[in-house]
Amino acid sequence: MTPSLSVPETKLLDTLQRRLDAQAPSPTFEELRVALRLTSKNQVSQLVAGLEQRGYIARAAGRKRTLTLLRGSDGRPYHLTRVVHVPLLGLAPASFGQDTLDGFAPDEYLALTQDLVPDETGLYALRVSGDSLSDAHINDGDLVVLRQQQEASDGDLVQVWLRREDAATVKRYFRQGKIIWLHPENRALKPRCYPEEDVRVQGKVVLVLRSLERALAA
Amino acid sequence: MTPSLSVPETKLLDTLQRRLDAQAPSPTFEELRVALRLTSKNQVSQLVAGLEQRGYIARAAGRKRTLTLLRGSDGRPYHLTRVVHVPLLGLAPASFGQDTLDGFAPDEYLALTQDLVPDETGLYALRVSGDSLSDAHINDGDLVVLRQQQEASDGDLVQVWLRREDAATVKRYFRQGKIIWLHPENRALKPRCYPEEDVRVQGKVVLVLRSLERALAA
DNA sequence: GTGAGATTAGAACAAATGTTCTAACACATT
DNA sequence: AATGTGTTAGAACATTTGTTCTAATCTCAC
Repeated sequence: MTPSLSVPETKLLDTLQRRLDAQAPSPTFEELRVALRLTSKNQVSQLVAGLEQRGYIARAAGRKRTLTLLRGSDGRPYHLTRVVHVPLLGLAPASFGQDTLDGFAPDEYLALTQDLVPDETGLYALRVSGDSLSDAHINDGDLVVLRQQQEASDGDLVQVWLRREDAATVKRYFRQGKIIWLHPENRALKPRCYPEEDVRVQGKVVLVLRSLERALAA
Repeated sequence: MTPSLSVPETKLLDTLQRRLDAQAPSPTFEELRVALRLTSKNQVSQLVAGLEQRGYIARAAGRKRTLTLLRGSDGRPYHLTRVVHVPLLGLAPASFGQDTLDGFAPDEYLALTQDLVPDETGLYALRVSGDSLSDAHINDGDLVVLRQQQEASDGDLVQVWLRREDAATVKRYFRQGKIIWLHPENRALKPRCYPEEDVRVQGKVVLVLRSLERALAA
């Protein structure tokens, strides 16, 4: 709380932030009146006008229930973000045995934000099982978020569909002419090569998430 | 798109989801009418009623502009999340040279979600610099999110304030009686021990984030 | 072709919600 | 004590927003 904010102002800003953080409707003046335990909407109106004038909040003119936060009660800018729902499709590196990602209907989504994945197109998540990615510093239990794509560059960590094995896997990708080398990220396992027509790139790892408190999306 | 949804229904649901994901005000019927290129709010009203009846959307009775999404146009449940703003306080393991986290005013926040950090109390983030945590599979450039706390258990990865060195650091914590052992997570570096009164636990690592696409919160 | 039901359209209406107005009260200054 | 300013309170008012009503048009089955 900065010294220039009164208690009701602080409470108003906190109430608004809670609503916004919760993806809930912006409060009306009446709802704020109740939350701040005031006895007249007029006081809310005045608080709102003052805070708007000082750049803490904004509203869309001529539109009801559109209060938004510009600056929190601590005085710091509040930046709106975009929530990104990423489908959790299964396990990596293996066990996710689909040859195509289209039309797959996951039951589970992981809510991320634009800060983590600025580009939200074509994302999906896999839970890492085992230690085959440990040399990439990706652990058992981690979540990896991938972007669907069909091309890869050398050194990219990708999910590929292996046609002959009828299986998908996650490995580091290297191309030598018409040969694709797939390196497991574990020294104990061997790189293997495949003719390019036997390897279909499905997605590229773009984000790694590890909780040390509890399983993510469990 | 599921086969039981009409084109206007799909567009309505998508419009609503975009608003919710963006932490923007729920649309009015008139705004939906414009977005769906209809000529009468009555059609919106009917779409809304139908979708509400089928469990795709909900609204707060007797409250304007409160449409919310229960199920997306793909038919999958849409779960609201909570956005969690985590202050980015500096670098880890070292360089963040404060003996206390209170009153620190960061310029930068990272927006996460409740899915990643179910408990949002006392969180802050540090950017990892260097390879001193590499044995913990935490890389240079990763972000670590910590929870402020003053106690730690053996094996916890914690930020501590070292009184004699007038410095903070992030290491793995082990206690032997009145001696605290702090293990860097890099085989090349040595564990060091400190009398307990010289070590103040400031926070514990709860989440590790690594983007392979671009720097997070840059 | 005819009739019934659904869809579309727009106006009228009702209710939610923000704004303005009036008045009382509290506090500081002269 | 009187005056001026700010705060509080609630009613009246204005505007936004959802609901209902009416009518025309379209679609489909018989």
